[in-house]
Amino acid sequence: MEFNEAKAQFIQTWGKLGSEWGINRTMAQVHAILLISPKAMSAEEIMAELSISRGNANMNIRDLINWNLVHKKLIPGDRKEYFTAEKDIWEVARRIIKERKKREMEPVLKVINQLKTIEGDQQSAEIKEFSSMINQLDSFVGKMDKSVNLLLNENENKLFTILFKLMS
Amino acid sequence: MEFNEAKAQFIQTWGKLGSEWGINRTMAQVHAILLISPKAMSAEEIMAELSISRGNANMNIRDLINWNLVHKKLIPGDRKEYFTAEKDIWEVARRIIKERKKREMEPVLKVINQLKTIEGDQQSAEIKEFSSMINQLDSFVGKMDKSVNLLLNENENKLFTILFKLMS
DNA sequence: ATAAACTTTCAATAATTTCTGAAAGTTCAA
DNA sequence: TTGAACTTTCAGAAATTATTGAAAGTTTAT
Repeated sequence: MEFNEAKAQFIQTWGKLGSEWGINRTMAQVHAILLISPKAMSAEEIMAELSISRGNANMNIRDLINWNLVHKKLIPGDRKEYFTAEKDIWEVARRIIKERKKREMEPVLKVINQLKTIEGDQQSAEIKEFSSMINQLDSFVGKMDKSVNLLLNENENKLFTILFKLMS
Repeated sequence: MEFNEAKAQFIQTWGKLGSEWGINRTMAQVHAILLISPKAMSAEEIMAELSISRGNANMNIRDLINWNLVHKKLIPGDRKEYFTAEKDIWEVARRIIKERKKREMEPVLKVINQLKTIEGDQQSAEIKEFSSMINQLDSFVGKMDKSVNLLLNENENKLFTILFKLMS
């Protein structure tokens, strides 16, 4: 396969995967080109590569920076901003997990905790079923939370090590 | 908190979580009401509960059945179809992981494999960077694939057991 | 065969999300 | 200061995704 074709397909696939996981397709595509770029890229270059507008490029780069996947690189003597992506794929995965945990898991945990005590006839089938599901979820999400914490904790990579062994 | 308020908030939260993860909000909400319903529910009841149309209810129930999260239950002497959700939350998680792996991970694996061999000057910075990223991804996705297989394989719950211990 | 009871489909519409591009904002060298 | 070079914002437009509801399809009892 020719390089340009491979590159296009990589960007396309990464974008599709992103959108399937609730991430803006363009944001994922910007991430893709930065992942495979040997140089830091300017907004201009990203706009040209993906045929997107300045506003769109700016917003998606900003989001990637907020996700801690991309950072600005200033080149001395140049007023333009350049951008590079974290290249270690395990680190990329860890940052995505960390961000999604913060944005999504924590709010859900809070709601579940609120829903653990509800008023009403505790013998009614509806309330019994509801409570049972909330308790299951509470336990489940709590365990997930612990696992993810282990995975994310840089000083404690026990889970990581074990996973590696398992995946040998 | 009163039961109806708690129920509404649960449906709302589950729907939001779904949409953040690329799943149709309504599909997630239908799933939510079935998760907490002590009885199998008819399409009519689901429509009423969520104030959605017949067509919408039908399509989302169909999707949930395709995800293997909901199944039809026929009540003898009644022509209507009733629906119930899998209630074990670990089983729910396993089915979602299985389905997403099939739909998303497998196509990505296929693309990555295609991209492993590209033509052109293997010394160029662009091609070196591209190949390096593809190789990292290949290794990463391969390991993920193995982990997920372990997790999903009902006769081999080694990972499961270890995770449980870790999460004690 | 018929018709009532129920389910599915899908074209049109609505809702949501994303994108554009020009204007406003910022920074910096001279 | 000024203005050139660059970045950010955001209202309107475009694209995408989800929903409706009526018609078509199916099943079953008689």
